[in-house]
Amino acid sequence: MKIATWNINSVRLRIDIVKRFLKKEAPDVLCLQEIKCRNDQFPAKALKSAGYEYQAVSGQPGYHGVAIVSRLPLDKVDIRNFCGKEDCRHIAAKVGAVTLHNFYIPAGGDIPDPDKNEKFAHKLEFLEAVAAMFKGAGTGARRKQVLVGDLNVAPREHDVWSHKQLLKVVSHTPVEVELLDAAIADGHWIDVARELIPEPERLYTWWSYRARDWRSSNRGRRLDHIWVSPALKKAATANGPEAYAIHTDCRDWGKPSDHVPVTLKLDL
DNA sequence: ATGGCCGCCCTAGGCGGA
Repeated sequence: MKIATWNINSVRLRIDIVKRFLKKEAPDVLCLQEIKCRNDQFPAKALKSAGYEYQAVSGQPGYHGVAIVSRLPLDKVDIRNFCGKEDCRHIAAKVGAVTLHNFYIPAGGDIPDPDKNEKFAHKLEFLEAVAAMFKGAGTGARRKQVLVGDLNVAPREHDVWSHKQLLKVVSHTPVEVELLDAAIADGHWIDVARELIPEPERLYTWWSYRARDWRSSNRGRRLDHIWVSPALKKAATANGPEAYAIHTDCRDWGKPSDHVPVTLKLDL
């Protein structure tokens, strides 16, 4: 089973490059974040005619929003709210034997201080809630679970273009990294990218729109993640690093998202 | 040198992104 995750930054605006990606990479399942539309505005027909007949969408006007589209049937669609907000940041579904959680974690604003910036406080609270959700009963047993999405944290030194310069920049601050690591540890998750491609190799999935030339300046961050439960570790890693891919070429496709898609082949 | 940008929405500047 091939799984893809992509923060698309408006699925309506970018439906053509979504179709191009699906044709090129042919994932079985695609998890989208920041669809930025209501459920009734989601390009369901276009995706269906591209072969992705099964769809689960949690959208709202303008902001955030997540979706799962699949060539295989989706079962047990589950939409959860976090931090007392109905802001469309999670959707889960079962694909075959695999339960797939798709997250869009809050970006957190500019100031990395929860007392001065309520967006940052929200982000920290959200990360704690994700850890709590999977603690113990979650991935500890034999359950085949995958967690993907734009987690808005680049945890490792080589997940950012400059560890030193980003230590006080939201997405790479120690407090966020600690909470993300706690979520991984509590849920017994495996961060597949780093399992297959250890540091010091640099891995980025996002490049700012503000760079004149994103490729030459290459000030990226690894914000998009694929985690698997222990029951899927072998399926994710048995075929080596080729199973995992960051599709950097998509950053240059017409009117690109600032995130690129990431894929993982599970050998089930 | 992080900001030189982007997309959304009660179409225009404010908000959110990261």
